[in-house]
Amino acid sequence: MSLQIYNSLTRQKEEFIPLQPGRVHIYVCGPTVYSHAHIGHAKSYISFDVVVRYFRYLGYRVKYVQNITDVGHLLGDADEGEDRILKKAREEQLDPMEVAQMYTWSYFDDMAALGVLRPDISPHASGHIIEQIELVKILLEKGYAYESNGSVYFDVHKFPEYGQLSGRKVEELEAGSRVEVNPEKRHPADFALWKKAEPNHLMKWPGPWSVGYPGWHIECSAMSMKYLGETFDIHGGGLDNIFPHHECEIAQSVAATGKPFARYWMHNNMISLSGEKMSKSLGNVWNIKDVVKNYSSLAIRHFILSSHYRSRLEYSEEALKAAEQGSHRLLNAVEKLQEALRAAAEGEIFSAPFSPEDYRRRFEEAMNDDFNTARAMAALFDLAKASNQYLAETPAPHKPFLVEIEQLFKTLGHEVLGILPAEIGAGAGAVSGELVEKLMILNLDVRNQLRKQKNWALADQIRNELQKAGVILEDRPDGTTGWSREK
RNA sequence: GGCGCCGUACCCAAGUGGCUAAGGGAAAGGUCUGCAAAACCUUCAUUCGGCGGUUCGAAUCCGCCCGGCGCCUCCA
Repeated sequence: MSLQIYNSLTRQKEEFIPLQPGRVHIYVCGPTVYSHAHIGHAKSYISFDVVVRYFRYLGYRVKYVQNITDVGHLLGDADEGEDRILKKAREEQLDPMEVAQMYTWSYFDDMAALGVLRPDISPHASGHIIEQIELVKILLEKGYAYESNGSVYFDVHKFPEYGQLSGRKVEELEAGSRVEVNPEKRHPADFALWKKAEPNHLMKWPGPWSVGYPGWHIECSAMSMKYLGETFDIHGGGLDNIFPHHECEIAQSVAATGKPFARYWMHNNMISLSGEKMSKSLGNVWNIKDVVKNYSSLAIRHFILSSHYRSRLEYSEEALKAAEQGSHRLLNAVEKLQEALRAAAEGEIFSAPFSPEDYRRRFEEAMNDDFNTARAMAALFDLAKASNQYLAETPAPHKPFLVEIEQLFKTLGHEVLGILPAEIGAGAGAVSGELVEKLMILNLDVRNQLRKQKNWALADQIRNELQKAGVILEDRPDGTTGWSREK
């Protein structure tokens, strides 16, 4: 089956056909850098991280752009001219750019800690003021926008398709009581492309209409088209950005170029806490920096990928713990595999008890179905079980067979999902160092002599002390002892 | 008020017309074992919020009801 993607624009799954054969151009809305990223951001960016990884696995050459919003969004269309970064700057007595920069680094750190691969381009809104102004100029020239008292607004009535993505009608929006009346606008649903700065506004740039700053939506149009072309393959982001952000992006971009904008729109669902959306305004937020203190990055990815990206995911300590345990199960399976591999022989006569390729097929089928990572992971767990079973009942396992399985874990588990580390098997010399390896052999040798003398007290003391140092011992039925580092 | 989503075992979570309702965690019993850990085996939803309907057949489609949530303002 070919890759199917649920397109928010058409509200159905569609076969993915790239604009240019073999290439994928993808843009994902990045964070507004005014505070630390939370676990909800992790869901979004890990989801798209896996989307990009899977495209690469399929052999596509991917160009992945994710913006950094460091200009700040308006608090409201008819607000006092204070954006969220500026607000934070006031609160923390910092230059607005210091705030943005500080949280940009923080965001990059958090993503690295979660094993999220870097986008190919991370453009800053503040570094693309010129491009944004140029885009506004075009919209004015084409008659889609109008200037009013130094600000520029997009006229939604000039763009009949407005509302297509979010399923909204302009009349309904205008009838809605939540749209504040702004005397500068012709219609309540019009949105700002350029805002004239109030005297107390610190983040501002000289523009053709006033000293001001760009509207919220224009940056994504300007930067995505600059780096990916006027029409590109995929635009992603959180469900909560469909309206107004993505709706406005489409309007601006299509109006300016006369061409289709993004061809597939992908939206990830939210993380909830006690049934409610996790968001800063509700104050029910778990920062990534705090979650990482208690759970491994593999477990966090495991937790997030165990549900579909378009499903809402309920955050709880219990769920994170379950993910941590599940993560250990996979790691243990691969460790056992690698240990067996070191002792395995090539062998000549061999009939495979199962076909590893079957599991790859299942994995791909799941991923091809709109990136169903939950089902893909089930295939990996089943592979782990099959592998464990084989090793448990086979005294002299067949080396090429084990290599094949190991390769599968590495490709699917590590490279695509990122739920297994690059180097598995902490007990292996590669990770621990030659000296440690030798000391452990000595240690276990002494302990096994104690065990033969039935000196359980001393043998257990060694095991306990090693555990305190983060080394787990495992006495096998055959009398040998294995060891690994605590996960 | 408008648009939309969800309700699957003790917990998390796949599945959206038809073989035995994935997978993980927890729990119970067993094998192994000096003990521990890991692994393996077994058990764990005749049932998918409720009630009707369509169909040879529905967790999956339709209707109503109950419960929860998202967007409509910044939000991943």
